[in-house]
Amino acid sequence: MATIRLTLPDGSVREVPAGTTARQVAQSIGAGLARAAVAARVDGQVRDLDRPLTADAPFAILTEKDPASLDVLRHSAAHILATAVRELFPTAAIGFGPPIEDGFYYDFGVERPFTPEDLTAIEAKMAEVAAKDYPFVREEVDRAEANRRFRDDPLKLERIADLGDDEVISVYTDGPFVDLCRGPHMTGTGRLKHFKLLSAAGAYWRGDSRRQMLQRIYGTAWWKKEDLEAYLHRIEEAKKRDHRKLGKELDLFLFHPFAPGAAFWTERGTSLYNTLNAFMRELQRDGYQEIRTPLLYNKGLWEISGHWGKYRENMFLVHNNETGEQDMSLKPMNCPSHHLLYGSAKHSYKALPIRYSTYDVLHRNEVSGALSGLTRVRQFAQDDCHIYLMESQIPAEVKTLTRFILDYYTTFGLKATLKFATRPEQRIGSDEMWDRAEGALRAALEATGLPYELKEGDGAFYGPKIDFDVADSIGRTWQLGTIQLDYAAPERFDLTYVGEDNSEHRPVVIHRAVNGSFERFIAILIEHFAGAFPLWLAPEQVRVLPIADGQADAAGQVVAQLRNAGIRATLDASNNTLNYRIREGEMAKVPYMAVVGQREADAGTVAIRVRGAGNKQEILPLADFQARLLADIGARALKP
RNA sequence: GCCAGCGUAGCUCAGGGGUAGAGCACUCGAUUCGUAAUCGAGCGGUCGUGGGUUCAAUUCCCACCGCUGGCUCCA
Repeated sequence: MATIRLTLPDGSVREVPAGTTARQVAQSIGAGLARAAVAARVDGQVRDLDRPLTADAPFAILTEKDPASLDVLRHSAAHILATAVRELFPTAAIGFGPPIEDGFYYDFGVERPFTPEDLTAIEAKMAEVAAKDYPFVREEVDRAEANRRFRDDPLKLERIADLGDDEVISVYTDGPFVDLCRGPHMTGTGRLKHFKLLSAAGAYWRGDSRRQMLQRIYGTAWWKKEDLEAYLHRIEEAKKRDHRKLGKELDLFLFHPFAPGAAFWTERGTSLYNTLNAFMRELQRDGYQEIRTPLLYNKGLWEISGHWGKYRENMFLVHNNETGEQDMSLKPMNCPSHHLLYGSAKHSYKALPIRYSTYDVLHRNEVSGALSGLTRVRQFAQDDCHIYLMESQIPAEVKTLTRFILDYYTTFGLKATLKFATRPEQRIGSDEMWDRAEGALRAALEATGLPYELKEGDGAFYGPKIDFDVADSIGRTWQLGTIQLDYAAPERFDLTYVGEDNSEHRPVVIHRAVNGSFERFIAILIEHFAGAFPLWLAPEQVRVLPIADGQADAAGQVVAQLRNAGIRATLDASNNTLNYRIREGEMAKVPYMAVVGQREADAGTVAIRVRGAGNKQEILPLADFQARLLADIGARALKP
C-alpha cells in the first residue's frame, strides 16, 4: 500500500498509509489530541476528521483553540438549526446556511414568517438534536443522485444545477436531516453546546430582490459557555453605546419624520461637527484648495459623468418649472463638479498636483429600508478631495495621502488596516496602465510597513484603490477612508494639463476621503468613545459649579475667563444640590467639572473633577487649570 | 423597495373595546447644600396619520408615514 507524507505544524513529517483518516493520525499522536480534534487542515483546506487522506500535504489537527474551528462549529450549528426547523416545519424549503462572523444563519422557505415563539421552540428542538449526538455523515454523489435526493427541494436543485461538472457533489446527513453541503462538519451534533438563536428576518433568495423571499434565522454558537456569554454581553455593550441612543441622551442630533435620512444637528452636535471640520481644514491648510460648487445641476453634467444612466435612481431629481421635466438633480457626489472647475482653466504641469477639497452637502436617495441613524443617511457631507496629477506623481502622492489618513485615525485612537483592490474583470485602460497604477499603490502600501489585505479584482472599473478599515474601541470594524485612482474621469471630462513639451496631456485623478462622511464618522466616534469625547472634541469642555448662591458670581467669572480663552465652558448655577449637579455633569459626560466653593472663590482656585474619576478632586489655581486645558486641547489628547 | 416587529406625555416605559398611568424632565414653592438624584405642589397626551368595523376604538381590521432588525461574508 502506498504511503503518504504529512508535514505537521512543527515541521516534522509523518508517513502513513494512504487512506488513513485525520482522526487516526490524531489518535496516533495522542488520545488527548484525538478527543480535542474538531477537524483537520490539509493542504490549507479545512476537512472532516473522517475523510481519508490521499496525498502528501501540510497537515494540522484543528482543535477548539484554533479560530478556524469556530466556522466548523457554526456551519454545523446551521445544519442543526435546519434539522430542528424540518422537525417542526416539515414542509420548509431549505436555502443556504453558512457560518458568518460570530455565528451562522439558515434560510427557509416557509408558509409564514417565524415568530419569536417559533424561535424559542426551534432553539429547544436544536438542543434535542444536539443531545442525540447524531454523527455528521459525508457522502459523495453524482449529479443524478443529487437531483434525486433533493427532488422536493427546488432551492437545492437550483444550486446543484449551478455546480460545475468538475465539482464533487457532497451530501451530509445528521440524523433525519440531509443537506447538500460542501462541508466540513464536526463529528457529531453533540459538540454543539453553547448557542443561541438571535433573530429572524426576511431575506431574498440569493440576495436578489426579484426572487422569492425566504425567512432567515440568525444564531450564534461558541465552544465555551464563557465565550457565548461574553458575546451576548458584547452585544449589550454595543447597544449601550449605540449612537442613536447616545445622540438623544447627549443632545447631539435628532431625526424628524418630515426629513427621513437627514439629521438635525443641535448646538452640541454642531459643535462636534465644526470641531472635526476645523481639524480637517487645519490639516489641509497647505497644498489643498478648498472650494465650493453648486448643489443642483442640469442632467447634462450627469450624462457626462455617467450617473444619469444607472445611478439616477439614487439621485434626488428636481422638477424644472420651465421644461416641466425632472431634468436636474441634487449632487450625490462632488467629483463631476470638481472636474468642471479643473477643466475651466489651463493648467501647467508645474502646478500639479492640484488638490480640490470640499465639504459640500450631498444627497443620495437611499431606499427607505436602508436608512439607519447617522450611518446611512440621505443627506451628508464628505471630507472630499480630488487630486489632479501626472502619472509620475502617483507614488509620492499616494504615500503622502496614506500617511495623512493613518495619522488622522491615530488622533482618535482608531486602528486602521488597509485593503488593496486591484484590476477587476470589467475595466477600462491598458494592462500597462494598470501595471503602473497598481505598482504605485502597492509601493505606497509597502512604505507604510503596515499589513494589508489584497482584494484581487475588487478595484473600480476606472482604477485600483486602497480602502482603510478602522477598528473602534470595542473591536468593530468600519470602512472609512479611500484612495482611488481614476483614469476614466479625465477622459470623460476631457481634462488636460500642458506638459513640459508644450502639448496637452491627460492627468490622472485621485479620489480621496478620510472620514467618509462627517455624519457616519461622528456616529463611529460616538460609539468609539461611548459619548465620552476627549476634551478637544467635547461640545462642553468644562462645567463650572458654584456650591451655593454665594459663589455664583465667582463661578460666573471663571466661566467668562475660560470662554475668553476659547474654552467651551458653561455655568450650572441652578437651584439644585451640588450632588445633583455633579450627577448631571457626569451623565452629560463633560470632561471636567470645576467646583467653586467659598474657599476657591477666596483663593482664586477651582476644585477639578475629572469625568469618570469619581470624587478625586484636585484644587489648583484657575490660571493653571486653563493652561492645562489649552495644552490638552492643542495636543488633541485622548484623555480625559 | 421587500419581510417582520414597533409607534402611548419632551425622554424611558406600563396598560388595554367603555374617552389613559408611572418615573425622569419641565414650571412653581421651600431648601443654600463640598463631589453621582433634597422635599412638596403643579403643568403636560384628540395613544403616529387617515379610513373601516362597533352603541362605543388608543385597543380590532385596512392603508399610509416613520423607526428598528434583516435582504448571498455563495451548497
